[in-house]
Amino acid sequence: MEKVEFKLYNTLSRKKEVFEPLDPPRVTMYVCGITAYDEAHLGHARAAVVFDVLYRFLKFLGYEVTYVRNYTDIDDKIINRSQKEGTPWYEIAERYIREYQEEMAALKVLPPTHEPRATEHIPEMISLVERLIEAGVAYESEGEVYFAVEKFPGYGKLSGRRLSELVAGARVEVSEKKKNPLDFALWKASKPNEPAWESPWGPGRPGWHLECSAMSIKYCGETLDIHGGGLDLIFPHHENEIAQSEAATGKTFVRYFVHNGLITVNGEKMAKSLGNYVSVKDMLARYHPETIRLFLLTKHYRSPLDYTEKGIRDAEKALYGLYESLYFLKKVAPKREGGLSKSGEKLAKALEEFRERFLLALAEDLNTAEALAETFTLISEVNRFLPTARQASSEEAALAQKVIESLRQLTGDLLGIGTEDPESFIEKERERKIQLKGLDRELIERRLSEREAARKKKDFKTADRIREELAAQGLTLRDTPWGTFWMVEA
RNA sequence: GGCGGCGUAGCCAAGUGGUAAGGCGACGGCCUGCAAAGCCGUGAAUCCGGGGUUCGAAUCCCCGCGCCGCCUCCA
Repeated sequence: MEKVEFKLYNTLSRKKEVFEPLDPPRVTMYVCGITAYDEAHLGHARAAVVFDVLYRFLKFLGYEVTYVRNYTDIDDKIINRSQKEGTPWYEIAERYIREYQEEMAALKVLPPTHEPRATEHIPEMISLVERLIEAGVAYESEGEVYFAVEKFPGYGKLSGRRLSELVAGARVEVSEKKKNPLDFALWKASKPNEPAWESPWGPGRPGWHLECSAMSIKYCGETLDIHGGGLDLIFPHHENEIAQSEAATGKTFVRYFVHNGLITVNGEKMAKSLGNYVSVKDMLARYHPETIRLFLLTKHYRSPLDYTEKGIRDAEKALYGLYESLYFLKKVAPKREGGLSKSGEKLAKALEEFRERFLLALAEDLNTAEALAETFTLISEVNRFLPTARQASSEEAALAQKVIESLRQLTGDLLGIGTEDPESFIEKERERKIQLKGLDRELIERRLSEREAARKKKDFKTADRIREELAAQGLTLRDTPWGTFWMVEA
C-alpha cells in the first residue's frame, strides 16, 4: 500500500504527532497489563482491545512490532488474596493470568510477542536498582530501596505536575523510611511469611513501578517507541517509570506515550473498589465477542466510555446487521455474463471510498469510530445493491467478492469485527440466545417447518399464529427468497 | 486547591476553521399475503451558555455553567 501518515496522540506533548519509529521498520510497544489478583473487567478489556487494534494497524502499515504486555504476579493485593484464601501467591497469579489469557483470546485480542511476568525478572530488577543507587538517585533504608524523586529533574513531565505542588498536597503514605514523602519504593522488604527474594538489601520483593522499567528495557531496549496503558496510570506509575528508566540509562525512555480512556458506569469510573464493574467473563457469556469489541470501538479510545446495557444491545444489533448483509452478499453468484448495473457501479465506487477513508480514519489517531462508520456506509451500499444482484452478472459477482474481501481485510483484520463466516456466525448466535433464554430448539424448528407448510397452502392464518407464538419467545422471522431467516432478539 | 478531559439530534457517537459521518430508535412511503429486514424520505435554524477573532467557528481565544478522571492501588 502507499505510505500513510499515521498520527498518534502523545501524552508527553499533549498533541497528535506523526508516528515515526526510532528504528524502522522495527517498532517497540510496551503496554501495562494486569495485576493478577482478581477477574478482569470491561475496563481491562478496553485497554487490551485498543492496543490490539494499534498493534494490528502498525503491522498493517508494514512495521515489525515487538509488542510486550506484562503481568504483575507479585504485589500486596495478590498477597492479601493468598492469605485470605490460604492459596499460595503463585497459584493466585497463575489462575488469573490464565483466565485473562483465555478471555482475551475469546475477545480476539492477538497475543503480544512477549508476556513477561515480574517474578521471572527479579535479577534484571535488582541490577536496575543497583544502577540507580550507583547513579545516586536511589537510597537504601532499612532493607528497602527508594527512588529519590527530587534527584530526577524531569519528574512530573508526563503528568504535568510540579514537585513543589505535589509535596504541598501530598496525601501519600508517610513512611519514616522515606526522605521525601513522594519517594517511591524500588524494593520492598518482606515481612515474615511473605514471599521474598534474596537481594543485596535483604529478602524482599520488587516495587510495582520497577518491573515495567526492567522488562521493557529487556524486551524493547532502552528507548521504547510506544508505551501504553490506561489514563489512570499516568500518575504516578508512568511518571515513576520514566524517572527510574531515564535516571538509569540517561536516554529518553518513551517516544510516544499512549493512554486509553476509562470505562464509566453511570458516569463513574468502573472499578473493583467501587463494586460497579462487569466482568469480561460475564460479558462473554452474554454477548458475542465482536459485539463487545464493537461496543468498545464505537467510541474514540481516549474518551471515557459509559457502560450501559442499551449501548451493548445497540452494538449487537449493528453487528447482526453487518453479518446479515455479509450473509446475503456471500450468496451473490454469477447468473449471466456482463458488466455492472447502475447499483453495481455505485457499489464499486463506494468500495473504493471505503478503503481510502477507513485507513485515513485509523491513521488519524486510531479513529475506530469513524472507521466503523465507514464500514456501515459501505454496508448500506451493499444493501442497495443486493436486490438487483439476484440476477448478478459475472462482473457483479466478482465485485461482491471484492467487497467481502475488503471488509475482511480492513474491518475484519484491523478491528477484529466481521471476521467470521456469516452463516456460522448467525447459527452460533441463534444457539447462544436459545441457551440464554432456555428455549427449545427442536420445538422452534418444528414450528418453523409447520409454518412453512401452512404458507405453501396459503393458510396464512396458521402461519401468522405460529409467527406470533415464536415472537412471544423473542424470535423475529423474515421470509426471504432463500427461505425463512430467523433470529433471537436480545 | 493543582493537572487533564468532556458537554453535538430521543439515546450512543464522529467531525477540531468552509457550512453537521455512522449506530440504535421514531414517523411516512416502497417492498411483502401480512410481517421482518432492506431501500427511499422526514428528523440538530445548528453543536452547554455568553462574549471575542475571522470573509467564514461545533471547530480558535476569553469568561461562565455542568459532568468526569488523576493527584493513594487501579486498564
